[in-house]
Amino acid sequence: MPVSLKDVAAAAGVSIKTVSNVVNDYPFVSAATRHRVQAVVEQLGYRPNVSARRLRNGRSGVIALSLPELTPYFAELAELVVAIGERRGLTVLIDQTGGRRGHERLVAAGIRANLTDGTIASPLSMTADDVKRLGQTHPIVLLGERLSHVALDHVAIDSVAAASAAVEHLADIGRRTIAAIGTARRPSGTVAQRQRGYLNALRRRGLERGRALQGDVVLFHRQDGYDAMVALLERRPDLDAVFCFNDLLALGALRALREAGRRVPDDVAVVGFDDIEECRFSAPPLTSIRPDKVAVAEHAVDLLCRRIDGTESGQAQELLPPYELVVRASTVGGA
Amino acid sequence: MPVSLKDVAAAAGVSIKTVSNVVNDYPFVSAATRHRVQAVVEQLGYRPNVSARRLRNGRSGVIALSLPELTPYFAELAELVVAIGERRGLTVLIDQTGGRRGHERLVAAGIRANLTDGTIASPLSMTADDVKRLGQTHPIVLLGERLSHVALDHVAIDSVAAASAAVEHLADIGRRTIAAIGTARRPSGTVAQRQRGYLNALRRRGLERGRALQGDVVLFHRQDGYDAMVALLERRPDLDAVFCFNDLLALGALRALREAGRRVPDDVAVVGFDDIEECRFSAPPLTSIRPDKVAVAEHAVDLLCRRIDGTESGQAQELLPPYELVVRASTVGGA
DNA sequence: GTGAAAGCGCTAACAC
DNA sequence: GTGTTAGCGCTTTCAC
Repeated sequence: MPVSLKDVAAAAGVSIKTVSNVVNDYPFVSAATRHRVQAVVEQLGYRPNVSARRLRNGRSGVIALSLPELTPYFAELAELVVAIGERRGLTVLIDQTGGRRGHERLVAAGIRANLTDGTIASPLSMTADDVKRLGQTHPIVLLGERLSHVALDHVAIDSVAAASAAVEHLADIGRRTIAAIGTARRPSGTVAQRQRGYLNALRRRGLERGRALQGDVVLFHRQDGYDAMVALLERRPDLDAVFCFNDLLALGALRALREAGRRVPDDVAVVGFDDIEECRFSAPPLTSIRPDKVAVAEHAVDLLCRRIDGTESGQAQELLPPYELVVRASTVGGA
Repeated sequence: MPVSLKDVAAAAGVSIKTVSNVVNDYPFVSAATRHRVQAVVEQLGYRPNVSARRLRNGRSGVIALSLPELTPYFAELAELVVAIGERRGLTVLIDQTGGRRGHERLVAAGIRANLTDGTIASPLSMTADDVKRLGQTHPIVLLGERLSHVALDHVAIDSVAAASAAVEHLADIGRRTIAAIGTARRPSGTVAQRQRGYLNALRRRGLERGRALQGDVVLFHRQDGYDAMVALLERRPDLDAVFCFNDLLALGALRALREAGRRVPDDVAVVGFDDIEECRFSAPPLTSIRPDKVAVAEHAVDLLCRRIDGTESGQAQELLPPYELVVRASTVGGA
């Protein structure tokens, strides 16, 4: 049923090679032949077989974007990566790993590695070993702070500085008892960096630091933020600000504050992280750290392309796109 | 660099065929040979080449989930499809089409068709012709109401009935002037069905129907819901309820109502559609139609698998998973 | 039980 | 400019 080069060649009365040349925009083909072949290609609805092409020359024109989940931040990023990839003639397929280590490893290593030309991955649950081994034979660009010590290209904003900026904003507007949501007992990766930034800022400003002000979570979802906020209010009813390690946590916290009858920002100011679209529609709109997502996506695609086409083969690169603090009504009154 | 069957065969001192048999769990291999080969496979880190496998026997074990965008509803659905696919040994790759017709068609037809074994698609911008042609050679299951007339398997909830149920709920709680957000001048697909359900319910209840109560939108995003709500309030300040064709529109509408100083649900009751997670965290929490997403995902994967393995080759099937109305504070006071 | 050889659709050399 | 051929890694007859 599917039509191959051979079919086109037969129908057009030329050789397979000629059809291949036309399809691949090879320059040295006479205009007449080119047109005739193109007509047949069109008519028969020929589509090149990507598997065969890749088997033959090791390129499929497809890259994978491997994400633990399709939460808003990743969804927004994915949209950009897809668009940017497309501009470079690449098809971006999203692999939603669900953070399962086994799956992530196996899939990334196996399926992906020889179906795609490279992978942009946010490795929630891959180990350094997994990634390193895979990176030997398959171009990989890492997203985010996890595994930043592995010798592979990666793109991430400076989470320590960004977290500090968020907390300093809270201090600037006069808050003294600033809690955090998203911490962990044994922090690593992103959590460790944001936690460090949070603590650094408190220290610099001479504000209280302590476990009592830290709301530990397991996941970064709305419900976790809600639960953590409820617990914090119980423990420290005197808190007057919360810095949440991502927006979903903050949105959950907002609901908990609303239900507890605390006014935001009058009683408690809230800052999130990621600046997802939802921030502009919450009640109140959420102040947040906005990573330059376009830059993240562009850098990631760029680095990957360079590795794929061999333009770059030197040391692993680390790119730090900028971020900014977007101030909304969850920290400064008004609309 | 990548290790092939041949390498394993050489290292294990057996033929290629034997390695292939072991890898594919072919039963008639002596235990001794099997163990030896497995050890070498492990040691060399052999991964079967999916491209070659697919080229050879037409199967890759990969299916595509083609979605116009990764909005919350699709993201939640994707998560389920990935999980269900995995349980059946399938890798699900998400193709974010951005609703671009050209892209969607080309990609779905070209790349996907011979990289994957089948496609589950929510065809926002594919034409009936595109889909039909593709469906000739490549198993496809359609999601949602668009293109429901095309002779391909599809899965969608009964949007007409669901929309009616939402509106009747509003009537039941005493609302008389019920607007809609998400309508279109020339409705088709999902919009047409929900619009019909909305109007049917109004007619049955003897309530006002008219263009003045219809908030047209272009997209189904928060901002569109916000804009439409602002316009509706301007036009019909007397409205006491709004049925939004999806939750994002409703969340935008909630913000517009908040800014306009209208209390929800006291002044205006709001109902959404899809029951995304965000509904439970908005202010107030949003009453919504909850499609049985698990059933949608399961049916879609199931239908696709049947087409792929040829278990089913008869007429196109239409499956209508159930839905329910989830009542929250945006329609009935309290928490 | 295991090996040898052919071929899936494509492209890169090389001939014509 | 265009045709011929070999082979990417795999599975699948068919011998052994």
